[in-house]
Amino acid sequence: MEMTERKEKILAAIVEKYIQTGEPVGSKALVDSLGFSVSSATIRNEMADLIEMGYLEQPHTSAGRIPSSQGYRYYVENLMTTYDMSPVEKGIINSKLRDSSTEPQTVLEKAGNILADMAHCAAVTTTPTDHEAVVKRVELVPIGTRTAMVVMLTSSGILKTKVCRTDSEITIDIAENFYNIVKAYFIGKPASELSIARIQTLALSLGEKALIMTPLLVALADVAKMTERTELLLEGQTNLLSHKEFETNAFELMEFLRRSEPLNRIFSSHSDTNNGMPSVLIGNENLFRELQNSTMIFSKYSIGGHESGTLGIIGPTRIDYARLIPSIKYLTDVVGIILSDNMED
Amino acid sequence: MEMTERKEKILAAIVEKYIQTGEPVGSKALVDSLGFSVSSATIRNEMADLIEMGYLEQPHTSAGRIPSSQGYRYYVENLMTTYDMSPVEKGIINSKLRDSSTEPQTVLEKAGNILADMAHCAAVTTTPTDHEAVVKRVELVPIGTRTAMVVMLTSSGILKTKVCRTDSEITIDIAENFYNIVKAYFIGKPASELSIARIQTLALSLGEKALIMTPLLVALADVAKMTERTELLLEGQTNLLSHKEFETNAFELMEFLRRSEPLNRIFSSHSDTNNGMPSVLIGNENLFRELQNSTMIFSKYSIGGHESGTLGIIGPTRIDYARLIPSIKYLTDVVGIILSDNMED
DNA sequence: TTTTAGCACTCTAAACTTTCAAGTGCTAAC
DNA sequence: GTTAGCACTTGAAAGTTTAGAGTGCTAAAA
Repeated sequence: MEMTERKEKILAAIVEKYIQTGEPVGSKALVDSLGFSVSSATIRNEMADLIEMGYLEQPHTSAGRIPSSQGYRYYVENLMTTYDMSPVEKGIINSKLRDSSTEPQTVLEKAGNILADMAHCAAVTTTPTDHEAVVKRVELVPIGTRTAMVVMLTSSGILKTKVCRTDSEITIDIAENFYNIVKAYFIGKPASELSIARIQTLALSLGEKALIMTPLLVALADVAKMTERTELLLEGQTNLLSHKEFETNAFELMEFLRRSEPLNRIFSSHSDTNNGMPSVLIGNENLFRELQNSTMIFSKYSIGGHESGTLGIIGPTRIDYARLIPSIKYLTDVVGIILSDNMED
Repeated sequence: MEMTERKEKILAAIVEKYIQTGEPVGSKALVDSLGFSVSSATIRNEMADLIEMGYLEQPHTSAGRIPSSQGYRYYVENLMTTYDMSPVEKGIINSKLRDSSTEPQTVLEKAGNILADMAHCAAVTTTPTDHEAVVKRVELVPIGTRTAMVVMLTSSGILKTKVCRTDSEITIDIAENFYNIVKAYFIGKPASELSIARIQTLALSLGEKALIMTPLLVALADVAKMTERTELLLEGQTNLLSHKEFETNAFELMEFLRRSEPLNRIFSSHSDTNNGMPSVLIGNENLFRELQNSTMIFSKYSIGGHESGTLGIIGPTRIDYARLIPSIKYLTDVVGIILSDNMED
């Protein structure tokens, strides 16, 4: 069976009506509320075809139809007319994001909040990572006589700190020694080279200084690892409770979202596949059981031209695709720009 | 009507049984499972008295009895025999908390997680604050030619950083100027003196240098504010979903917990009232409507002898008081010790 | 060939009824 | 003061009824 223009119109109308009301859509209602010039019986025949084609589902024989995952997919790819945010809305969002601290964490948290509010969904963001990043700068800041803070900046603008405590005083001599080691072995190299194993072999060659240097180098390795790790920020989880499709399994879904590896896995397997447009995973297109009746929409933001992190939402499949897809696109763009600005030296 | 020993025994038995099963407790069940040497009719008479005295409630005439808030209160204060954690459990918790980073945030997050798991409730912790703290040390760490990180350490061991960007190069001269201002006006003073207003008046006296110094001083004010602000960390929120008493209003409760001021208000109005023992607020003893069918148990941890922050749980009134009150006490003590260790110079 | 009116049929949600068991309160005897 | 006994209350669970929405099919109309 092939798609006709009329079938498309009907499918689009059903998807939009269902997204709006949350109730299965009947043939009569379609004829009434939309300007179809055919009778309900005709619509019914077409709907029967659309079911056969896999685009619609019927909760039970005497109910209206709802879109299947495939139906939403067809709608998103072929039928939907997207709604951009108004310039006013864009302006509000822009200033909200810019007036906060320029810390990536803070910007992302705010962006997540905006998204969650806008979509009445959970929003998830990941902190920037760049696997090609190298160590750009390291500082040792004295805090007390035996306490110091190690600061590391990477070429992709990520800045991390860690406090470290030693058993004896950190003299200028020790600090110089530390800087020499850093300069000789780590500046300009990827942070991943700063492993604990590497530190251990290095410590062996330090002789009597090893004892006091070790805590500093361990802290250095820790902070290096921190620059590499992607953190996952979750906002608006409670919004999920207000959707009746999650009435029974809200708990399961929320627990799933807490575990960050699955989400990271999803995000990294969808890098840059859509030439900059958000990725959309609808219902059973999701591979994880816990997400089978959810939709994820997410997009990557770029810092200095490199894809660095992700920003998206998780909600029911019945979600306002036409409005949210462009919004997410806009937000990732803005976040990318803000974080890139940030990086300039 | 006055309390008798037998009434106390019955009340205690009802509270414990109800905490255990979650079902209203009937007179027959009490006689059967506990070794009472009287008949169910007698128990019924006593239970009727306990209702009149306000310690029990009856969901409906044909059901058993459940404790009222007042009943739980009497139990907690007069009847309960507390269960300390075993040395093994204590050891496990201790090492879990110590092996993590010594950052207060991390320790508290971990403690919150442990508590939430242990109680199957939401756990809430607040970061340390000390209103008598003064600025102990300030550093300006170069990050780029026009970027620097302001680091502030307070006398109570709180360390905060903030990145700041200027329009022109941060020369050694500028840095020296910055340190001079800090030393002259702020070291040894409370962080609260570092307000934006103060910075503005100060900037006026700087003449031509004001332009480049201002961003640095603003960042300094920001970081000062950060050392003062109490942050609230929430863990195990999703646990609340698994309690049937929150079936209908889990959303409301979770939204309430996100707003941090009410919680802060509660915590600060219960400072050190119990000479070091956890505070317990049961059901309608809570002033906020959203908490009327919840219980909060929380306790203060001390850093260097000063009460600094709070650590507690929020759950249904039907909660294992006998086990959780000592556990919370233990956790706050350990957290206090770890964070105090941390502070030593 | 496509569309439509008509109608019997299906199914669910909501309202109502029935049944069952748990538990009570009261009375009269111990 | 305590207890056995019993009628009574109540809600949860299971079953029944009803109303309404919506369908699928057929046969006639376009």
